[in-house]
Amino acid sequence: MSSSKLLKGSLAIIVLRLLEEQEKMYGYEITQKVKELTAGEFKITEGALYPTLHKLEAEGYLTTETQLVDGRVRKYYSLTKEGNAEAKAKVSELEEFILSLQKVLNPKLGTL
Amino acid sequence: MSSSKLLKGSLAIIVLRLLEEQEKMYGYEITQKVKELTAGEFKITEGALYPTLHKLEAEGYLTTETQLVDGRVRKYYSLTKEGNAEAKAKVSELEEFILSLQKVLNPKLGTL
DNA sequence: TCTTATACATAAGAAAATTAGGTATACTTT
DNA sequence: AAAGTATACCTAATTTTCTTATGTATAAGA
Repeated sequence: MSSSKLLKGSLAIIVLRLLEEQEKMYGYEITQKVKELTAGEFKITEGALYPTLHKLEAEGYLTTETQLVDGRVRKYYSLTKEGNAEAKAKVSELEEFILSLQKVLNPKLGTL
Repeated sequence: MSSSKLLKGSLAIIVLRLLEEQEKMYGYEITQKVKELTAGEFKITEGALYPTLHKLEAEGYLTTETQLVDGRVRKYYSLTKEGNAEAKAKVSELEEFILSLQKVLNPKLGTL
């Protein structure tokens, strides 16, 4: 992921989150969706995305289904049952993390 | 940093941010301050903190000053002029990053 | 005396990214 | 027709940043 090498484990969480919204997505589609949602601020690099997808699949959170569309291969990913649970868990973990981070970045605001 | 291995380059930014608020801080103090601000959610590990401080110093963003307090050595860090600029830059970069991230995590909210 | 807190530090390893490369098809532009 | 861009997958080397483990040392509390 681009946008100046911030976050670490957030790419996997982003993938899980997108697949919560949309039943099936393929790799390239994910890169485009993220670019669109962030108005070009996040550019998911393939070197980061594909290993992440493979890892999530190996962990049992995603299943794949290959289709041939317009002469090109597409590998669609979907959440498994465990993937669904993992998505919920990881997303709220990240949201809590962001809240804590904001407490450090803006201590004046306190618990707000 | 603990709290489930999220963020990547955020530790350096946290350090810079804290030193914007407080003129001088030493390593151990930083770990305690972060723990306090996040109600124990972030635990800065020494293995992450000290190399980060040394790197920021090597990059010219921090200067040090050693004091002996109660028979123990303390190494105080302060922002240089460049460190001050870097702090501002990195903090807003991180804030923008968080905004983008939230757009992905919660696409329904749009630009809000 | 032993444990905890304070205070610094480094080194080995793991995790996750970047960068760079590779293959291949379809569409658009020159 | 050729060349470039978009689509679509993939891996490998390297870098960055973290965790975990370890080491040194003093002060305070049980």
